[in-house]
Amino acid sequence: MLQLNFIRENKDEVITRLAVKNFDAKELVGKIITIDGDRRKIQGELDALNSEANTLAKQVGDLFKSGKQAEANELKNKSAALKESSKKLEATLASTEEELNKILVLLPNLPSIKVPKGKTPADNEMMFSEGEVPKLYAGAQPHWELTTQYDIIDFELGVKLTGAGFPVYKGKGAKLQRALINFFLDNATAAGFTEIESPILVNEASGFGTGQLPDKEGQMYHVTGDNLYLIPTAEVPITNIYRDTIIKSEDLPVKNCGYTPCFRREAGSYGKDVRGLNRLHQFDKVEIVQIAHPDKSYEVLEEMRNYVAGLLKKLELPYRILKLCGGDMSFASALTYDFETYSAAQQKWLEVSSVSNFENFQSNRSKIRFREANGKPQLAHTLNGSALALPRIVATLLENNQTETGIKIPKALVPYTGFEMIT
RNA sequence: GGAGAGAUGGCAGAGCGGUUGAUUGCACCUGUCUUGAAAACAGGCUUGGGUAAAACCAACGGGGGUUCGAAUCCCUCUCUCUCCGCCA
Repeated sequence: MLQLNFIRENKDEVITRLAVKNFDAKELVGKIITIDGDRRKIQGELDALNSEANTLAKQVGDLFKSGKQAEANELKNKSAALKESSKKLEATLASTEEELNKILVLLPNLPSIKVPKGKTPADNEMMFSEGEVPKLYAGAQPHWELTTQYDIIDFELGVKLTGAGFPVYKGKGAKLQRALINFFLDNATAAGFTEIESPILVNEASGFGTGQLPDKEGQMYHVTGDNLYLIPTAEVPITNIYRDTIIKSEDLPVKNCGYTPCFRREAGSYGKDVRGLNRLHQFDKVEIVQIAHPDKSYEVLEEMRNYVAGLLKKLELPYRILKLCGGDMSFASALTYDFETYSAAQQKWLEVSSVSNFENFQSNRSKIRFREANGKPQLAHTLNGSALALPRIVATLLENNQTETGIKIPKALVPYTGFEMIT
């Protein structure tokens, strides 16, 4: 959520910058400014009225104390009249504020000035790429064949237990999952992130805080009996830890990480993109989250970007980094880097991580603030990134490392798997 | 699932209808003292709206009500804790 003051004072900038996200904000911004003007006018009137009523009430009290009943009663009537009009104003104010908030949450975050214009993923800016695309032998197969061949992931069994998109990992497949999770967590904690194990069900306030609710309600699994949501990413609980808190400035940046399963309904997905591990309803992910001083958040973003790149390098996977264009960015993000690894058998790039700076868009919703020495509280910047999401890493790992005699495990992972080959 | 208790500032904890946005303690900040620190003393220290700055307004878990006046009384919702039951 953008800050009201900022919109009021930078109306044209808001409109121009949102145009980079292909969002036409002209009408909404105009409405916001009009309604906000109304709101402030009403608030002013109400304040004046309340002030008068407060004075009156005090006088009545004093009169009663000094035994002047008659005069007190007279003032009482006056006060009752005031009350009626203040009640009306209060109701108007409440509906005005509601209307304002409804529109305010419709505005996406401003893209950073570094964000390239563009409409589709084709317009994303290639930043960096590293690693060789492997040459596979003649009989090489996509991962959904390999998983069956080596009996390490059973998609059919998942359908039996739950439904499509809930695979069952078996044997070395299950061990590989556990190895990757531990590998990612160990790396993150070595890089200074504090490991968090959080709930994977969250309440409505948390969903709102990070921006999943109200607009993306349909993407989360909703437990209606208790009105809780299964998290689509650990970003939700780990960021919401700081909802409604004022952090001491010396505690910034806050660096947390966590492994959780993630749940996504992926309504509307279909076709070959969802084949195998490419798109699941439940998957494992290690997430890194930072809460940073506004002046430092872009340095922090670069730090996180380098960190994720380091992981892919250790796993010996060919990858590239894209700076997302305005049209491909998420609603809440100000700047996003996507990491993609090359899946040799599918012959395409798969997104395995997304690292974003949300500036104060999330913190304004969730009131995550910090205070500098003797200063007023101000909004902090929030950032997060996948480090990493498992399924597509597993997919490229299996495909790229397949040989005629089995699948090779990258060196860095062997201490975690305990085996060098899947055979 | 049953019974009871409670929700107040960073924390602890008063307050039970009238200058209480809130006593006090701890923590924290500033000053005096000290070579420095500690101690002691003095002062400061919730958040939001509003303003050039003030004034002013709002908020004592959320919502509603009673009253001239509510943190204080009533209703309702949510959450937490204790005991019992069940149980990884």
